[in-house]
Amino acid sequence: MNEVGESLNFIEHIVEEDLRNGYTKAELRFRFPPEPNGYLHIGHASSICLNFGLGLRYNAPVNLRFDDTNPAKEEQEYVDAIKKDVEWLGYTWDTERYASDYFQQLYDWAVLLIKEGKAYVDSQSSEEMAKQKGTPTEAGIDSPFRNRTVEENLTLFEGMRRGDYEEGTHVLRAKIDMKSSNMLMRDPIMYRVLHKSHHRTNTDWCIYPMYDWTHGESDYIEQVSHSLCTLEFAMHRELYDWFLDQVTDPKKLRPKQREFARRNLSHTVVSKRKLLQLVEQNAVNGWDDPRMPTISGLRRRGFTPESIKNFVNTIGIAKRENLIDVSLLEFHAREHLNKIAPRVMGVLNPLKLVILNYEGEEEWLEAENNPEDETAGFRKVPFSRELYIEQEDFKEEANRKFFRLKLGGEVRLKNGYIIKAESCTKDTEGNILEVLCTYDPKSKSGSGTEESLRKVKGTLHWVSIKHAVEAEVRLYDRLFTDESPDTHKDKDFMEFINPESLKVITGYLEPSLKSAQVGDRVQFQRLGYFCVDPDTTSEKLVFNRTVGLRDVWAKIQQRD
RNA sequence: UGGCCUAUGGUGUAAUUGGCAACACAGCUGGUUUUGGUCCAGUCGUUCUAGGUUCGAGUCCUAGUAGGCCAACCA
Repeated sequence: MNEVGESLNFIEHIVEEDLRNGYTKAELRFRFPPEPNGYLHIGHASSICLNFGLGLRYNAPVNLRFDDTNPAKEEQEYVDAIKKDVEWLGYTWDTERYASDYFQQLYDWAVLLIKEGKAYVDSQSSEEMAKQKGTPTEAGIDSPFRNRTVEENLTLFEGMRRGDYEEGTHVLRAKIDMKSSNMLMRDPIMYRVLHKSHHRTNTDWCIYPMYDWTHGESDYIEQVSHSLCTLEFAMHRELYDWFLDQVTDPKKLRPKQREFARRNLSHTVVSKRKLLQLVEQNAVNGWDDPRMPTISGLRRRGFTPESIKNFVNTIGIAKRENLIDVSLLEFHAREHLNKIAPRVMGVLNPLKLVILNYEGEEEWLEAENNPEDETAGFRKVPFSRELYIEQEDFKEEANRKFFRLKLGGEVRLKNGYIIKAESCTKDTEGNILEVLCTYDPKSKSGSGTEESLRKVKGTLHWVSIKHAVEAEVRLYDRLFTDESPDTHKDKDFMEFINPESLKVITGYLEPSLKSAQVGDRVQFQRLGYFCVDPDTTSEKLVFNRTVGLRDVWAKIQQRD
């Protein structure tokens, strides 16, 4: 960790305290328990890093456990995607588990509870039961079926399991306390009838256990020491403990549930349900759309696992409400990409520039691949009489703050020569068509001549027109215009979708990029970090902009 | 007319468990630079309120205020 002296988050403090109070290190065990009903997002990354980070810290095993108790929503596709994402982040689970592995054990325990008079079959509609449940401020009332005999309950539950009953006719309920101030303790449902095929158990079962009944018992079966979940489960802890009380052997380790606040990221939503809605309503092009805050979306966007983990570690873990600015995530992307991304030149908004006094056909200039990495080496880039520069890099007239090219002014072409703008041509509407300039042949970069050492304020990137490689470039902006789109009581989050979150343009790139492979990450100098999208084919290169460079000039312009 | 949780700079998280409120990001100034990038230096600014305990309170107690969560055969 850090040399200065590490600071622990509150979960780590709890573990340290448990270690002082009798837990042995060998007893420590954690789990990451996703439901396979959607793709993992940046919020899950926090949970993954927390649990697997604890595993690394204490050299303790961490299970990957799929919480697959609801066959109506869960699919193998999601299981595969989740495993891929966890692996991509760089973590290794001890064993791969499924709550469905425990269906028989759970059933046996449920029978035990019935025999002890602690569970009963209720045969009312969900509406009737909801009515009896009361409200947070009013006690509930007992179900008319609450006092069925053990034999009757056993017979009915066995029938439920056999498939004798239709969905919605019977449920198994824990007999706890309809007057509890905790709504979850008012005889919660343990099993419901569901005649649906399960992605792993197929049609073996037609009753499925509910989350509360399943989760703590699964932790107990796996001997998980610390079961960490988000704050909305805090009220479930009492029930988690109640269910555990019914089955635990005091000689075995008893799991402990603790809750932390989920991380909210600005300008997006971090909820599987809402992300699914974006996918289903085609607001984005799938779960791995680079605008999505999913792990797969961030991967496709060009984020590195390191940048995500660094982000997660700096935002930490706590119990209070939070809204983390997405710019912090972008900072970590830049920080890592700055070290590893080769520099290349590409022009996204081309303006033709002609060097009037350039006599040669072409020449190949030496260019440094990465000034942050001495081992990155050099490459050659072609230079010729006609180049593209960015439209924003030329103005006929501009004040002293503008370091770029203006008529009569000089700039250096990166890795090339110092040029001077002499004139420009325009169409009938006044749009600039091309810039005509002259160059100083003695000013070639790296030549060591007096002229080459001259300081000019501006340096522009460029690309030789006849050598340029065309590519589709996808520029992304925030998916939502509001920093917290799903917290408005009077407005749906879909109303805040940014209509300009994706802009597709054609870029003109230096020819070395012809051989770029899917997933390659580069810095287009002075523009940002880009990566090669999987849509790339042998005929067409496709780049995603991961994140732009920090842009002081944009800020200066904004102020004016 | 309930229960549970939370409150530290603009944002996020710390504070050796009662002992000088710190780190990162963002902002602002300046320096270096063949990327208006990177890097370097400097700077701004914080314990929700009111009482109490204490030599000493961000930390403990009481009350208040504000925010979040709790009534799916979802997880």
